[in-house]
Formats: sequence, structure tokens, C-alpha cells
Amino acid sequence: MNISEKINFTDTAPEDRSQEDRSMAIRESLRNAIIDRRLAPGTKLSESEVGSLFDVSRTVARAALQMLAFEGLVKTERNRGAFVSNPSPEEARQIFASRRLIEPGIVAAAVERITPEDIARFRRQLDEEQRFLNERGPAARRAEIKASGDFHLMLASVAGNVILQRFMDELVARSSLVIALYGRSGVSSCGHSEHTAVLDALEKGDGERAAKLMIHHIDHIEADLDLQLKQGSGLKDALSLA
Amino acid sequence: MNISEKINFTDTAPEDRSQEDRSMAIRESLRNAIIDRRLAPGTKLSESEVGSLFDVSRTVARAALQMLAFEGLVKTERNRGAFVSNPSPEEARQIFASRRLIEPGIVAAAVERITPEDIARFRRQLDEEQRFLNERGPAARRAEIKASGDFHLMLASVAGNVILQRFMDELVARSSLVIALYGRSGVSSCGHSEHTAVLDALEKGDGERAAKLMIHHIDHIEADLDLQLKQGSGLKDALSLA
DNA sequence: AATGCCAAGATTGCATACGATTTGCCCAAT
DNA sequence: ATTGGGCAAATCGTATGCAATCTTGGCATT
Repeated sequence: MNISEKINFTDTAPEDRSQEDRSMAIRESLRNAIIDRRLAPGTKLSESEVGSLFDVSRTVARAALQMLAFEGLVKTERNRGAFVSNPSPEEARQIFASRRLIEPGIVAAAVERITPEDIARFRRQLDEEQRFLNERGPAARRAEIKASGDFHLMLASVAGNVILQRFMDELVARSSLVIALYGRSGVSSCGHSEHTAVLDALEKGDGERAAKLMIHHIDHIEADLDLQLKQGSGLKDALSLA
Repeated sequence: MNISEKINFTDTAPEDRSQEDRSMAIRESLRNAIIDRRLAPGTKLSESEVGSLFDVSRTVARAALQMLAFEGLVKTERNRGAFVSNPSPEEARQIFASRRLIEPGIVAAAVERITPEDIARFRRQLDEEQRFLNERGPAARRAEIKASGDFHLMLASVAGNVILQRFMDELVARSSLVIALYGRSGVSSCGHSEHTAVLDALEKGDGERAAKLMIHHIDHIEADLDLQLKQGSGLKDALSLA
């Protein structure tokens, strides 16, 4: 099984100023492939394979994998390699608990700083989201998941706290993995209407309401998951070893 | 100027099971050196120097520096090297804003899970903190800052969310840097009595009150900073370049 | 004396080589 | 037929070498 066809090499931002760091570009590309499920959880990402795919040596491929490991998107096992993370139900719960804690604060900060231009950008983003929602096929599904996460990231961006923004980057990415593994209804996973409701409250300057809506939204996402089932890999988990 | 004397090679945990990863040990050692100010902000950490200090090649030293860069403790400039971070006042504000958001949630989670054994551990920790507070000299100051941060980390640990725990790891470490740069009264920086007050509320099961006390505590730490002054290095900052 | 320029030294970015560890397979022995 | 041992392939961990880039010191010029 080759992963080459799963990678979209045009992922790198067009404004790729002077190849700042090639490992960063590789990280972005792999990140995108993981969060919209072109790379399934458990997939092995060997250093040499990644390296030859991007025409770099193992050194720089390794750096990219280390970064992904740091943000929890891949897990590395010593002398074995890197694998796309397979978050456990417990991990999933902690991810959403963290989001429930952080996102209301982000909303509260955003309501103070959001501009009409921001609102317009959000509306465009939501339109696109809607578009993918109406389409069929796996590609549209992927795009929808991505767009849905982007809404939360845009919110973090206008909140203006780069640290929280980075935390959200990680949480949204890992949420995508969790939804891929445990999502049940799938399409309705990240209710589009709830995004617009949050945005409406923000536009009216009602931070309280926006924060409440956001919490409900996160609750709904988590409620759509089936976190009871043990993941299939079994044994290790069944025996709760390692 | 040699940094070798600033590093404490016994930092690595005694339970160093089978050298899991040498770069991790180096990271820990450097981290500790940074957060208790043996390495001042702005200090250059060259790959070869770090490597020879720990008797490893540049490859593994580099990995350690990359990890530290990821958690914001060092900044790397392309083709120039890695430097201990020099957080700006704005960064400092964002760090404390993040803590104000996250720590009350951690306290709320901790009150549900804390055990009498945990309480006893906390009391011992606070006693030690007090001990350092009474001593004089830079070594005691450093130990006090470290112990004060450890209180917050222990809290995150009993809260039981490993993701938030990692976020707090980063935030506490960066806070130490900020206090080193902008702290004014220094010793009273992280009021010891406020820690005991939080713990008392936790012991009584009063999560509401503990969370409120924690917010006030964070406010006090930040209020003790002087974030108006531009950092001394001048010029670059005065012109707000780079 | 101050400024601009150039070359030498130092340091990083990256690739590659080699040893160590793990995995998988094959074959023999029970 | 199943189990156990051992060898081979694959992959990772680490060191090191080379090219590119940046810094620094000195020298010439204004």
C-alpha cells in the first residue's frame, strides 16, 4: 500500500516565501492529509517513504514527523516508526473537555475584536461549508470536515491570542481524527446551522449567548460520537497494556 | 561566555528507564535550566555547544532544541541558531490570558478527583515552597519559582486531562520566563498564601471558591509584572522591528 | 574618522553512512 | 501440525561531512 496518492502536493500555501523551512511544508501537507482523512488512523509513515515522497532526506522528513508527534497527530514508537494517531475514547473525551473549556473564552475574546470585514469573511466561509454539505461523495465529505474545523480556527484567529490559537490548531486537528474514528452520523457532525447561530450572536455583540451556543455546539459534536466501543485494534487495549 | 556551568546534569529523572530518548533528557535539562533562570533570555544555544555538553552529536541536540522551540521556550532563526526566548509584553499578556482561561477549568476538574493523598502531597509541596521563601540567595529564589510553578502543574496533574496538562506545562514554563524578565517584587511573585487558600477550598470541595481564588492569584502574578517598559535590549524593540 | 567592501571563520541546513533494533520468514525439531 | 530458533530484510537512531548562509574583522576609500 502506497501513501503517495493520498498526499496532495499542492497543499503548501501559494505564498511559500522562499521555502522558509521544508520540514514545515511537509508537516502542513501531512497534517492536511490526516485531518481530512486521506491518511487513515494507524497508517504507517516511515521516514524514508515520506522523505522520498517529498524529495528530501530522512533528516527533514523526521523533523516533520517529530512536529506532528508533538501535536499528537502521529505517535512514534521507538525503533518502529511513526503512525497516524489512533485516539482512544478517553483521549477523545479529553479533547472535547479541553475544547469546552477553551472555546467559550475564545468566543468571548472574539466578540470584542471582530470587525465587519471579519463577519463578511465568516459568511463566505459558511457559504462554502454549506456548499460542501449539499454535495455528495467522499471528497465533499472531506472538504466539509475541513471547512467545519476552519470555522473554529478562524474564530481563534480573530480572538487575537496566538497561544490559544495554536492550542486550537491542535485540538481541531485531533478532533477531526476522533470524528473519523467514532463519528456516527457523519455529515451532521458539525452542525452548520450552529455555526451561523454563533456568528449571528457575535455580530449582535452578544458574547454571552455566543459562548453558550458554542458550548452546545461542542456538546452536539461529542454527542454524535460513539465512544463506548473499544477500537478494533483490540488486545493491547483490551488488556490495557501500553 | 560558556553555558556549561549553568546546566545541571543531574536534572534527568532518576528513573531514567533505559534512555528512552536522549534528546528528551536534554530537553528536560535545558528546560529546567531555562525556567529557573540559569539560562537567561536571549542566551544563544548553539547545536554544537549543546551537543558537546551532553556528549551527543548535533543531530540529537538539534532535536532537543526543536522541541523547545515548539513549546515556545526558545526561538530559532534560520541559519543563525536557537536562543532562549525573550517574550514580548504582548506575549506575556497572552500567556496570562490563557492561564486565566484554562486554570479555573483545571481547578473545577481537580475538585472532583482530588484524593486525601493528593491533599497531603500538596501540603508537603507547599511546605517546601515556604522553606525556600524563607531562605535567601539566588539559589533559593530559583527553587522558589520552580516550586511555585510545580503547584500549578500538580493541580493540572490531578485534573486528569493530559492535554490540558501539557498546555499548562508550556504556560507555566513560559510564565517563568516572563516573570524573570518583567517581575518587579520578585519574591512575592507567586503568593504562597494564595496557593494554600486554593488548596483549602479544594479540600472543602468548594470548587467555585477555588476557581475564584485561582483567578485572583493569576491576576496578582500578572499585576506584579511591569509590562509597560520596553525590554532593555532597545532599538530593535524601540523601532518595533523584528 | 566614518563608511563600504571583501574575505575568513563560524554555524546552520541537509544528505548520507553505519550500527542497532525490530520484524518476518523459513526451517528444523518435537 | 505446531513451536522454537535463527537468519535476513527493513527501519530507526545517531554521527559526520559538505554546501550554503551568516557574522566578523580588517582594509581601502571617501
